[in-house]
Amino acid sequence: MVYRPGRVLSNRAAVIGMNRPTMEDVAERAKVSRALVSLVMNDSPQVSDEKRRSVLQAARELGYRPNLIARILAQQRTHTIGVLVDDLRNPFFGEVVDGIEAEAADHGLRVLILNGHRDARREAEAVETFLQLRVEGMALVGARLDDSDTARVGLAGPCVMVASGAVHTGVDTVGTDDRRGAELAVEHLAALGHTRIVHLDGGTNVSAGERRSGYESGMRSAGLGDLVDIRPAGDDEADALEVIDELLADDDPPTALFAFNDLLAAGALNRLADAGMAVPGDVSLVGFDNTFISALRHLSLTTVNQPTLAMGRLVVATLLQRLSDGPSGPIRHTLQPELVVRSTTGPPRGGAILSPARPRPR
Amino acid sequence: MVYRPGRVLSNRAAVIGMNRPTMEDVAERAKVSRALVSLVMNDSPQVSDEKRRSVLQAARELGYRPNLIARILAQQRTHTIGVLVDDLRNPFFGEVVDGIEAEAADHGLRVLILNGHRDARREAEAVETFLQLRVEGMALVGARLDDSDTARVGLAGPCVMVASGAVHTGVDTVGTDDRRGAELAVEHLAALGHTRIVHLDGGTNVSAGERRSGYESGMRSAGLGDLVDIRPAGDDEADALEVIDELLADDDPPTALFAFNDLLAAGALNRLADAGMAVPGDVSLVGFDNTFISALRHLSLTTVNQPTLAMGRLVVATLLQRLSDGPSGPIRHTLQPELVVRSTTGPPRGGAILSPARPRPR
DNA sequence: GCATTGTATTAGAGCGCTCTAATGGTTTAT
DNA sequence: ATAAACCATTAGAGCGCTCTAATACAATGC
Repeated sequence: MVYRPGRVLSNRAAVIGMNRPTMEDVAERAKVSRALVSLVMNDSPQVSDEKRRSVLQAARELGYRPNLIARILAQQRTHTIGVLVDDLRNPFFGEVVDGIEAEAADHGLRVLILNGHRDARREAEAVETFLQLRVEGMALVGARLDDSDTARVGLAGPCVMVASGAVHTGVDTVGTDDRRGAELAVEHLAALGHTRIVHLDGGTNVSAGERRSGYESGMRSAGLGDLVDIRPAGDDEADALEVIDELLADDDPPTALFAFNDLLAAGALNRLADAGMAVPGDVSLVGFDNTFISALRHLSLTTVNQPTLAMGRLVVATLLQRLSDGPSGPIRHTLQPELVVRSTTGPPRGGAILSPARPRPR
Repeated sequence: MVYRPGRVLSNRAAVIGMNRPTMEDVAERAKVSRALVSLVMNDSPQVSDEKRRSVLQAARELGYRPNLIARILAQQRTHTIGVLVDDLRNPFFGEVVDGIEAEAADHGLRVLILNGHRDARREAEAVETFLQLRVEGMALVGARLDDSDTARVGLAGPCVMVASGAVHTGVDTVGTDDRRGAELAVEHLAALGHTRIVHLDGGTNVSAGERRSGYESGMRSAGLGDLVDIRPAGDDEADALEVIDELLADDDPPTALFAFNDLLAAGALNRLADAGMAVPGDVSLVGFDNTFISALRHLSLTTVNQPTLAMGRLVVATLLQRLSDGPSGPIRHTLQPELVVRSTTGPPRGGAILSPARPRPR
């Protein structure tokens, strides 16, 4: 039960947990074989009550704790899936992970989480760690791997990526229809009468491409194709600062902003407030993800909802399907987004809801 | 490189990564011994360039990837610390974990994260998993374990808890002085002239006790001991709803609230807004943690800052110290909190800053 | 009585790696 | 020339567990 002072820091077999009583020790104390101890530890029904009791007692007395590492090596199964999270500070990812863990628990799978820190290199390392740990499947939640890394992962084993649209064929995907979500946002703004709608682009984030092209197609459908205006921003609050400043300095500043995600939108809201701009009076703003942040009354951000919990569960379901079906064409699950209209969107100054202005060529 | 269709789902040796080329395979192909391959994989300097090259090539050709599980079992070292996070959706924890990972990386340690889901039972399970995985140390970030679980963990090996104040002597702690933080909040409100200051209590959260007693001592120091009023709430946004309703229905509603954390404060802000209460006009509000949420201009929540990054790094440093020193008296690191005054606090209606009202006995 | 079935237990190989000690080969010192 | 020292390489035990096949023993059938 207690870790042993003297041995700490000895070169080998030093640290916590290693160098503890083993099955052998328990077997010896209970005067049975190691195999029997193993059976007891695995709740085998074919053990007599008497032996079971004495084994359990011996285990308790010694403070025995099974060594998962040894067990995994012996049974060649980890019963574990690895979840790579792009950014632990973005609540959106936390919600997806909640879904993943719920479904994993239902199937007796352990979930190990590694943090990607919004950095492609570190994410590639994390993936490598999962692979070396022999997880049975991997979920990439928001990972921004480049194509070659993605390909490597896909080849290495079951891997589900949270993403939508065109992704490397080697990995399965579960995602919200980002393109459609972006279209919903633009349609909403266009219907309110906005024409000068700028997209704050998500940069290297996996979902950035789809949302960008959804924005573009939304603009075109609204007859605003000539006004497409995409500004590189990012996916974090801090990433909004520069772009907003730049936009406000514009000769013809936008009347509406469609931000890559809620965090970026929140950052934009901050900066707009600093600049004394009224939202939605002077400028309307739409986010993406419908995190709890957007629901805060004082932000009350219009945003696009993603069914995070369902996505998380579906990720694991997909992983399991892949595990049982073996390699084949990529599986693609696309869930539907929903526009959540709150208080950061309204008609443009002077614009009317019922008579949307015709696109002014710049 | 590719996982093998035929074997997937076979009972044994089935899944991703297991059943892959081993060191033996590489050795055979490179026509050297397994031991030599091991040396190459570990960058040993005592390998001739020629052999090294041929081993690396063989490994590449086979798509060899070292099996971390086997390696760990053999060297009896995991080089891994386990981090138990109470709630992945609370950005505060994400920030602490960032600090932990930064320091861990500096010392060549892997960080494995498990999610506690704000549930004592699940957290105890997670701890057990870490122990069975033989992590070299554990960091409990916000874990709400009961005393007996905490004791078990402490006995099992190096364990640092993010917490302050009286904690089981078996575990080391790193934390912000929660009590002092709470006092700062109360002092600030009292100085503004508030007397009817209610504390929204954090429930089972580890830090709840200290913040509660800090509130109490703060009230007493301000001569407001008779007005101490603690309401059970929680640590999540949603936990604020009921309490706020209850408080607003009070004959003598408070003019100031000190919430357990920012999330709870944000929830309170929501509910107050719903009820048409002005903040800080009708009621002042202070949070805790200084998460990025509190900094959003539209909330602009007065709160108590915790040096999250420093805490995270210190957690790992403490773990390493414990690892090298062996068991001894508990290590306690307490960092200083700071009050961050923003826009949710102001003088009470009719109250003056310069002449704080005398405490009215209820 | 002995073969048969069934149940509880155990021996022992094996999982993929690391690490110590031994080996063989070359160079240097004497 | 022989011993000593050094270097690259390898044999083989061991990490703590699981799992198959073998074994012991009791109960059953004829």
